[in-house]
Order: sequence, then C-alpha cells, then structure tokens
Amino acid sequence: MSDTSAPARGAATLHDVAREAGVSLATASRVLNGSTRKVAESYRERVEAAAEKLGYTANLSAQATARGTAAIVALLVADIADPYFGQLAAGVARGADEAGLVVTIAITERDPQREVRLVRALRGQRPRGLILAASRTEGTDAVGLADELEAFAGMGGRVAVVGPGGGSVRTVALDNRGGAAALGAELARLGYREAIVVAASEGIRTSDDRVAGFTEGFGAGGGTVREVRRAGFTRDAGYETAQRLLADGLPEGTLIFGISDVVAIGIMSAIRDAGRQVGADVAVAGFDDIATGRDVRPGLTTVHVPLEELGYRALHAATDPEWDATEPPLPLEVIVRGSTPARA
Amino acid sequence: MSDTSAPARGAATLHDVAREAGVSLATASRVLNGSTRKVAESYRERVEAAAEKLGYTANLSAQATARGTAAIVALLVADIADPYFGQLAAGVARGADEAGLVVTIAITERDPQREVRLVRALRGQRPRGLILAASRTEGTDAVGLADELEAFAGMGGRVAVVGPGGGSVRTVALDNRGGAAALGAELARLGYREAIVVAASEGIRTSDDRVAGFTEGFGAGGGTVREVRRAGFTRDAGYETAQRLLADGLPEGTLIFGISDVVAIGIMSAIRDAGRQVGADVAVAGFDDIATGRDVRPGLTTVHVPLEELGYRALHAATDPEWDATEPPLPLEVIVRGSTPARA
DNA sequence: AGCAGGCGGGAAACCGCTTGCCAATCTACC
DNA sequence: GGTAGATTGGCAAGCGGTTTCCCGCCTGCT
Repeated sequence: MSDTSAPARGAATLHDVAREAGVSLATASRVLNGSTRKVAESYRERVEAAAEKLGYTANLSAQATARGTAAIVALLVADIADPYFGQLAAGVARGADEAGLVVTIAITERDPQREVRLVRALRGQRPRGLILAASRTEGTDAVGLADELEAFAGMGGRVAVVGPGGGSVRTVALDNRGGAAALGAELARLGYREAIVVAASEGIRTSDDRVAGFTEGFGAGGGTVREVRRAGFTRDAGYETAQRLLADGLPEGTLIFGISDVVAIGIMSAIRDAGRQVGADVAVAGFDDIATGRDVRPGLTTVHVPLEELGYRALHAATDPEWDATEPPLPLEVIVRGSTPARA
Repeated sequence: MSDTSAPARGAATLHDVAREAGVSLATASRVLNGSTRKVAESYRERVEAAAEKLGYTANLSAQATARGTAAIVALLVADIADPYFGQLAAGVARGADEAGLVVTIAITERDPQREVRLVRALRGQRPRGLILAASRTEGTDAVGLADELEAFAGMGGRVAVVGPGGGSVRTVALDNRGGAAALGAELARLGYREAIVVAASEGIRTSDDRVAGFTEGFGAGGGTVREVRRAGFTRDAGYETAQRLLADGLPEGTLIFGISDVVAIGIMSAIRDAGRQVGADVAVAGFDDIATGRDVRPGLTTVHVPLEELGYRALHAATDPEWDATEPPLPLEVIVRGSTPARA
C-alpha cells in the first residue's frame, strides 16, 4: 500500500524529503517544523507533498538534540494501577496532548531510592518538565532527591509536585488539611464521637496533613480520635489493619477514617468479611473520591478531590513558562454517602 | 549542595566529563555507556569519578540520534484512568524498568482517528517497540492504522497488540472466547437459563469474541441469551444500559453479563439504585477481574485475566528480538462470587 | 634481540535536525 | 533606471553522542 518510492531502509529523513522536493534541507526543515521564517507557497507545497509521499515523521530525538530540549514531560507516580494515580495521569495526558507534548511515565513503587534513580534517568531525556505525584516524604530525604531535582532545574527543566510541595518547586496544592478538617467536622455533626484513623507512616506529608486536619475538625465538633494506626496507602494495608482492629474489638458506632479511598475501601471489605455491617455498625470514611467509591455499598463518604483536573494543572505547572503560582488551590468538597449514616 | 564546579550552563555533557577526566570523548563514551571495548581500569575510574562529580547523565536524545534507535517503548491505551488499562500499564512499566526502557504513554480515548494520529506521533520517537492496548475494531479500519503500523515496522520498530491481534503484528493473545465460554458454561451449571448481554458495539473484536464465547458456553449448558444490548466499555455505559433494562422490566432471576468488569460494576450500581438486589434477584457477571470486583458487594463473578502479566508479556513482545510467538496464551479462570449465587 | 599481534586510546566522521549568516532576487520608490 | 531594503533560499556549523579506523605501545614467541 505505501511502497511508492520506499526509502532505502528505515524511516524517511528530512534529507529524503528535501531531495524529493528538490529543495535544501533548511527549507524543508522550515516548512515541516514550526519556524518563524516564511517559505514561498510553491516551495511549501512541494515539500509537503514530498513529506506526505514519503510518510515522513520528524525524528524527535534528533530534533531534541538540535533544539536542546525535548517536547516531553515526565510523570512520576507511585503506582499506575492505583485509581488515584490513574485519574491523575489521565489529566496529565490530556494537558500534554493539548500542548503537543509526549508524556513518559515512571513508577516509584513508593520507594524513595527508586524515585531518585528514576528522576536521574528521566533527566536524561531532557524533558520540558517533570511532575512528581508520588507521595513525598517529609524533610530530610536522605537519599538526595533534592539534589537531583536541583540538577534538573539547573538544566532548564521545571519541576511540579502535586500535593504538599514546598521549597522552590512549583506546587499544585491540595488542601489536605482543610479538606480533612471539613470532613471531620461534618462527621462530628452527624453524631460521631469516637474515631480511629488508619494512616500511612509518619513523615508522609499527605498522610500527616490529613490526620492533623481530621483530628482538628473532628475535635472541634466534639469528637475524639481514639487512635492512629499506621498502615500504607494500599487497599490491602487498609484491609489488614481493619482486620486487626476488628480482632481487637470494635464497639458499635465506631468511625474509621481511612487516609485515602483506596485504604477505606479495603477497610470496608474487611469489616464485611468479618460479618459486621458498614454504616450503622462500623462507619467508614475516606479521602480522594475515586470512582469506585460510588460503586461500593454503602457508598463511601469521602472528600472529593478533582484528580483529573489536578493532573491537568500539574501538567501546566510543569511546562508553562509563566505559571501563576497564586492560582487558588482546587476546591475540595465533603461527600457524605451511606458509609457514615447520621447517628441517632 | 551540588555546586562543585558547576558546568557553565545546562547539564554536563560528555565533553565536560572527558575534559574533566583528561581523556578523549571516545573513551568517556566507552566507559559510561555500554560498549564492548575495554578501557583500562585507571581511565575508567577517572571517567567515572568525573561523571559522578559533574552529575553527568547521558542525553538520551543525543544517544538515540547517534544510535538510530531510542530506549523507549510506547504504550497506547484507551483510557489510563480505567483500572483495566491501569493494571496493564503497571505490567508494561515493570517490564520496561527491568529492560532499562522508558515508557511513553498515549491515550486514544477509543477514537480510531486519534489512534492513528498518535501512532504517527509516537513513531517520531523511534521507539524500540509499540504496544497497542486500545481495543481495536475489526477489519476495514478505513483510517489507515495498518499503513501507519507498517511504516513503523518498516523503520525497525516492533508492534505488539494485546488482545485480538492478527496479521503480521505480534499478538499477546487473550482467549476471550474461551474464557467467556467457560463463564457461560459455569453460569448455566449454576442454574441460570436466561441472560442478557451488555456489550460494546459490533465490530470490536474483544466484545464480539466475548459475546460469541458466552453465547456458546451458556447455550451448551442449556441457557439462552435473550438479548445483546450495545453499550460501551465504560462504567456509565453499563449503568445507563442497566437502567433502561430495568425500566423495560427485568424478571427475577435474570442474569446480566457485562462485557467487562467496569461495565458490570456500573450495572450492579444501577440495579441497586433501582431498589433491586444484585444476586438472587438480578445476577451479574463481568470479565477481567479488576481489583474492584473484590470490594463491591456482593463480589462480582468474573473471568480472571492476569492483566499485569499481560502487560509484562506485551512489553516483551514489543521489544525482544526473538519473541516466542508460540508461547501459550495466558490462562483465564472463571471466578464465581456472590453476584451469581447458585439458583435453586 | 627482533618481530608479529593484540590491546586500547584518540581523531574524526556521522546520526538527523535546527539555525545563524550570507547572498541572490525581488519590490518599491525617487 | 538605479539603489536601498525586504524577502527568502542555501550553506555549513553546530547539538551531544557513537563508532570506525588508525596507530602507538606492550607482550610474547622464536
């Protein structure tokens, strides 16, 4: 089908196109890749025809080498199978598509060491920007992420972190603390008085902020956080922690706040598997509002985070030269569903 | 922190490293990037020290330009927020990481036009391989995907498609038909006699195969597929279709087979929202065994597809020079959960 | 001691594309 | 009709690496 005058071997190069069109390399380049210089209509047509005929596609690597920067944005997530990151990635991908950028993705598996290695590797691509969406741990970061990021910034790349940022990097803020406080307040209003929080380990900002916010809001409403259990960000961590909690004996009417929806859903499953009832018996709340929260029964009470939009914004933070740092944080919204019925 | 003898501007280049180490460009290249040629230990050390000191990272674009091929594998999915693709992508990412490849991802949004455009764009990266995971539509493909893929293969790239493949491309097979048949048979055995299938539009191979297989297996067991409703592959499509189905009147004991878990979960939600019971009242089954299927109640009966492994295999199909096309397809397994209780 | 052969460093060509600069052609105005 | 100025091709020098040769030097064998 497409064997017209097949280039000897491999892809057609700009050279081939130029020759085919009978113009110089420079002219062909100017026609095919955005250049400010004008090219006469007749030439332009010839070049375009030749390119079409040869099925020419610019070699992005060569282009990047010549231009010194690649039309790439790198995305670092903890786990792409996690719906939280999936939705976020969708937003990033949409923005990238609009901006004509390619997105490369890397998985940290929540391992800080790995994260540093990956940033270093991605740096090699000379991407326009780098989006860090893996939950970052606080301060010290003994392993040198900061250095690596600095190096990246030093070569002209922009770094955007979603979630608790800080420092010089651009941050797409998420008011974890405020959202959790609102959730806590609402739950206190619904009549809950005792809560257990299933969080990630201390030092993970996202987790810490949510715990702090929740404690604050719930406390202000007259509730007490009886205990903070440390788990992880996964469904299974939630499941297992809840199992232990249940084994220890969980009075009716207790509320469990899972640090994220994924965790909360694991908790719900454990409760049901133990023969208890989610809702009136043991209430559960989460955070993020991932799609699944609508489909479990009872529905999961949570704080809505516009994940897709978050990713979209992160993309822009990581690529727009003039990014408005003052843009207001995305609004979070408490969503009450059946997993936390009002207490009598 | 890292200001030793900061390169004038931008990243350190191999040039910088060579100069710093007092060796030639060639030697530095040989030390830092896999070369078969040996370099004396003393030189090697000097170069490595220099690289370390300067925080050198090879410019992948330049490397790709010089080598003619990039250490990249491109992944095309319909929707990265969909857990099916998320898990698949996780497998791809794992394999890529092991192989030292970077993965770039693109979203087709299930639009064939877009898909062609994306393949063309990705081609520009000269990736080692391309993984097509977006459900492909049958035959004709008026828009020229085949040509585009051929062009890609022509320049030395490998194409792997997961799911119903065919033609010259490498295929990571999934026995949709057999799996669905097994599911149908099992459900018939459980006592179901009437089923409604909620599928995607005709022409989508994955959907067609599952419908055919299910009809076959269910029929062989004595059941009848009363109707095939056309929807899409999304949760909402399932939800809405089920709503209509319910409005039309759904006799107790009916079984609804959703073409994928995502669809089936939408169906379950619609049933419950309509005040009916999932299970004894209206039974539901899906296909894929996404993680969420465990957490809804009742649990979703489905066919287990090792998605992560599927992605992992796809990665290899798309990159290994000698890929064993005869490798047996991944085993599928029917998983019966509460959404399809045995009928009296 | 003499010579072949292997080892390994370095110069330079090249990968595909961009872009600064030069020069040729064209337009316009006096 | 001549000349200044504006257009717009094309040449060639990069961009940061890789890799082919070439060649000097060290071994080892006779």
